[in-house]
This record gives sequence, structure tokens and C-alpha cells, in this order.
Amino acid sequence: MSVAIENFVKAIYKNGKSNTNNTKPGNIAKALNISSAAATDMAQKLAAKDIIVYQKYQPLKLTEKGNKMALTIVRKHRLWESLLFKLFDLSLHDIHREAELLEHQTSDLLAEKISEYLGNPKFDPHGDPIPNANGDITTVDTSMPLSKASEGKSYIISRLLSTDKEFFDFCSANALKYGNTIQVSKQFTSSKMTQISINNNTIVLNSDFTNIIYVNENN
Amino acid sequence: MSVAIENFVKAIYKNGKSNTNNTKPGNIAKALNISSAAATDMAQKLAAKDIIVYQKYQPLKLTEKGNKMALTIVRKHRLWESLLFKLFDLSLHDIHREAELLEHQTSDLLAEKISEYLGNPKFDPHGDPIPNANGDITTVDTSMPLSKASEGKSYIISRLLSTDKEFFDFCSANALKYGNTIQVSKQFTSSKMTQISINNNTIVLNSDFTNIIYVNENN
DNA sequence: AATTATTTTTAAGCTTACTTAAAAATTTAT
DNA sequence: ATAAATTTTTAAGTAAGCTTAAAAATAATT
Repeated sequence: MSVAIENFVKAIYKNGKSNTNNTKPGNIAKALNISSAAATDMAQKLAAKDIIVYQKYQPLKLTEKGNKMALTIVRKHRLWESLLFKLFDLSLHDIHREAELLEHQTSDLLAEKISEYLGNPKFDPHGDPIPNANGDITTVDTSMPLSKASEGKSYIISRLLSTDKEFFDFCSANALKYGNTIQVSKQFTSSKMTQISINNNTIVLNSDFTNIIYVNENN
Repeated sequence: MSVAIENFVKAIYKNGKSNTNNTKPGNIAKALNISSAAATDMAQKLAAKDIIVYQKYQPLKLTEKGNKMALTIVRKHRLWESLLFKLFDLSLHDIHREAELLEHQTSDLLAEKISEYLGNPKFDPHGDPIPNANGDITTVDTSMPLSKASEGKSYIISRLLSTDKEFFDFCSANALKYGNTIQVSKQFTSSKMTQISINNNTIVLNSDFTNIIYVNENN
């Protein structure tokens, strides 16, 4: 399966999420920055391979097989985003761009290794669900903002919902990274501050931060 | 620059290393598993782009530009190998295969981040030098087998020269991973054993192991 | 040095993934 | 419901990166 095909299938999947009628060749063409003619062409080829259902002038629909393909690609994309986010100081925008390329050159084996390394996360740093190797998606999000976390419990950071560079600089300076483990030592309810410990350091965060740092209970 | 071009340039670089006469279209074709005709064709195209010097029936030679391209690809390949080796339990063979794909989808920025994360290593786990971002290669290898390391000093693991699965299993069970730091606490010269500490654990290794584990002084 | 064997090059052709332009169908607006 | 606008499809064509088969040049052998 070529990169062109993978991107085509992914675009149908993504466009279809928001609106079933958003998967006509023209819509997909726009998403991929190709001509409608090229999209119709590809659609007919993929129909012959039983990856999509194609009927003239109708929205494109993924077959079971096509859907599984899309989920595999989405999985790899989100695993890469999660890994790069954890390891490197890169903007979410940069990380997305890199993952967009790497996702197509990733064996199932490597995807498994990345997932394992990250503790088989169910959500990526954006909060988007990561399909498992079978293509199953967990839709129930058990994470919560740090402000809602309980005193004395251990948590794993699951998202940092911000695009602000200063916020990320602060986070990386304090090991507040996706996948890292923290202990919540105190919730100062009146002042809306949270005291946590991470790597034997204790820091106190105000609600600006604890509302955009999402965590999962560490069981 | 397409994947086909990058692989072509890399093949000329690699074949040329061993023998300047080993870069005729036929040699490159074999390395890339394509026909000689395809190689000649590509050679003519790359000559037009000033990436190689092409003269009929002569070995292909990289221009300055082509050489820099090759070094950039080699750099990315070896950085990926180093990273994957550090992070995951994968055979060197698997790691090579993955790196072979990822190297072509890696921005200069990402390469920098990987390098930085690894501490800007000059050699990969195979012991092959990693060119820096300018394409400069360090040829002086300062690493040594662990058996030659000095008592009381700190070292960084730079290579694990083996293809034996059991050896790697032992290593990963004991945090003996590429890039990790160890302390040499004792060299038992008569019995050829070495006592090291890593992550607050102390282990004693015999010379079968200390001769294939290479380290660099940790300054 | 001449013949044979090998390698390289040229030539013609194929597939993939596009493009633009025109024809056909659908959708929107009145 | 019909005309106008938009979208989709078809048709023809292109570039990249291959293939095989034959011609041309080089290298090896005697």
C-alpha cells in the first residue's frame, strides 16, 4: 500500500468522522491538495481493491478492510506524536508534521514497540484516542484535569492542552511531560492550587496550569 | 529529493567507501535490486542535477553536493539506529530495516533533536561514525572494550558488538543499553572479570561480555 | 591480438500518481 | 420546473521509476 493510498484512505476516514457527506472525491481532493480528477481516479482504483465502496457521484465509503487500514495509519500517527512529544522539545505543530511522514514507514512491529514503551496509552497528547493493534478505539476517556485529581494518589500525565510555548518551556523544565508519573500531595481548594511531586521535586501549580494538564490514575 | 534518489546516492557513497571502482551502474543496481538499465538512467538524471559526475562506462562519482546528501542520509540512518536501539528491544537487523525507511522521512530538525537526545553521539551502536549536521565525520574512535576500562571511572555504553539474542536479553535485563552510564568499580585482572554498577545495581561480567561491550569515558 | 564473455547503454514500454480541459451529472437558486 | 452554478467524471497527457530486449562498448581469456 503506497503512501498515496494510505493518505487517501486516512482522508476518507477523517472527513467521514465529521460528516458522512464530506467524503465525495472533491472533499478528499481538497484535503489532500490534489485535483478532483485525481481523487475520482484513485477512488475507482481503491474500489477495485475492495478498500472503498465507490458509486458515481456518491460519497466514498470505506469497506471493513479500508476502515482497518485507516485505523492502522491513525494508530501509527498518534503513537509517533506521543513518542516525539515525550522525547523531544518540539511544538505540537512540528510533531504533527513529522508524524505525518513517519506514519507511512512504520512496521506493525515498531508500532507495537512504541506503544509498549509509552505504556500502551489509549489517548495521545492532543487527547485523541489511539486505536489498538486490532483497530479498536477506546472512546471513554478516563483522564481528568490535574485540578480534579485526588490528594495522595499517583497519576500519569496524559495531555498538555496548550499551544503556548512558555507553558511548554515550563513543563519541560519541570519534567511535566506526557507519560511521566506524578504524585499529587495536596489540593489547596480555596486558592485553587495543586502541590505535586515529580522526580523527587515538589512544585505548586495554579489552576491556569492544572486545568490544561490532564492525568490518568496510575494503577 | 525522492527516496529513489536518496537510496541511489547512498549506495554510491557506500560502494565507493570499499572500492572506488565499485560504483559503476551495475554495482549500484545490484545493491539496490534494480536493473542496470534503471541505474544508468538514474545516473544520467542525477548528473543533470549536479549530484554525481557521469561519464559513459566509468564509475559514478559523487559531487560535493552529492557527497553532502549522502552524509545527511547516513547521519539520519545512524541516528535512528541509535535511538531505536536505546529505546526498544529489537534486533540489530530489525532496527536496521526500520531505520532504512525512517531515514528518508526525517527533517533536519528532527535529526537534531534525536542527536541532542542521545547526547550527540559520534558513533552508532555498530561502531559506525555518525556524521554531524555539517557532514563532518569523526574517524578517531575513543571508545574501548569494557575490559580495558579503568576502576573508579564513569563510562557511557557506546556499542554492543553482538548479534546474539541471549546477550541482548541479558543486557536489556540489566540496563546495559546503548547510551546508558555505568561505573566501573573493580577490574579483577587475573580472572578477567569486571565489576560495574548501573542504576544502583552491581553486576560482575566476564570477559566474553566485557570484550564486546564498548564504552566511552564520561566527561 | 583476436575472440569470447560481460557489462553498459539505448530503446521501447509499463505503472503509479498526478495534471488540465472538456463533457456529463448533480445541486442550487429563482 | 427550469436555468445557472457547481461538482464529478472522462479523456488525454506528463514525470518518475522502474522493466525487458537488443545494440554497443569494455574487459577477460586464450
